[in-house]
Amino acid sequence: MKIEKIIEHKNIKLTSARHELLELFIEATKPISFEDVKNRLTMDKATFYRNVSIFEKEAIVSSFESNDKKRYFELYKTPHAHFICNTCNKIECITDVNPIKIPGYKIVDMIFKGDCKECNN
Amino acid sequence: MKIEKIIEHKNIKLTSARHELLELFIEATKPISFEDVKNRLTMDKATFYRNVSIFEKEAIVSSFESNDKKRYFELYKTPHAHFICNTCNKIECITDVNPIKIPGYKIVDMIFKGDCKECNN
DNA sequence: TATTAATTGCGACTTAGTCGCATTCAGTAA
DNA sequence: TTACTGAATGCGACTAAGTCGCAATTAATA
Repeated sequence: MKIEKIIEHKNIKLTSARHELLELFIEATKPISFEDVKNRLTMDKATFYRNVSIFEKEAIVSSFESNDKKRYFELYKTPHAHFICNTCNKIECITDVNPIKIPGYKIVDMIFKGDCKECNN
Repeated sequence: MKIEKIIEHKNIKLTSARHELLELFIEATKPISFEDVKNRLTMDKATFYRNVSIFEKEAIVSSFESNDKKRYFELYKTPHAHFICNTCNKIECITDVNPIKIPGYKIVDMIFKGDCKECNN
């Protein structure tokens, strides 16, 4: 996936901070938090949060809150669910679940919580 | 629902703080956060969090994290799902949805996010 | 290359939640 | 009813995620 392609037609500058961030998001196989980012990049907290907030407004990333009081971000792809393990806090993307429908409501995200394969013993 | 009944056989003292808390939980029709509690009771933050943590360990309450970075607690009843509105942050209990099954995983909670009836326009 | 609005990094701040400690209290036993 | 004791409370200090204002820097355009 090309970074220039992602930014294209979105009304934002491609700064080096954004480039680094998008690289990370593209490589990532799971949603990532600021903690994950700061372990791999030198980037100010405020810069991270301002950018992911802009990315979210531009529908480049989506986010959700996990068990650990942290916000997790990932590239906005086709809608899919997430599983969060109550024991080890691991997050997994779940793609093979049918979307739930509730009349009158618009559901855009589903989060399942419980115990993952490893912790379910 | 009797408070004494809830505490029965659980290895905890029935203090006045716990009594007040349980009254609130019994009356509540939705999950509540510490902010809700402190608007109605005079109770120290630490006391609240320590008690709900114990309640959770004793399977008296269950909890989840919402969009607003706050933890919400409710009496542990039969498992049910929650809907969180991305626009107005309202939380609703959803009881009429079939539990999702994923092989190998034990799912104990489901959270749906999106727009509620009022905000879905 | 010069210009300028947008972006960055920094520090100060806010707020949810945790922890240690001295005081108080619920439950038991006399 | 009272005395005892381990558990619970309230307080203050702390941690960590996330926000905000501001001065310095930088990407994109002309």
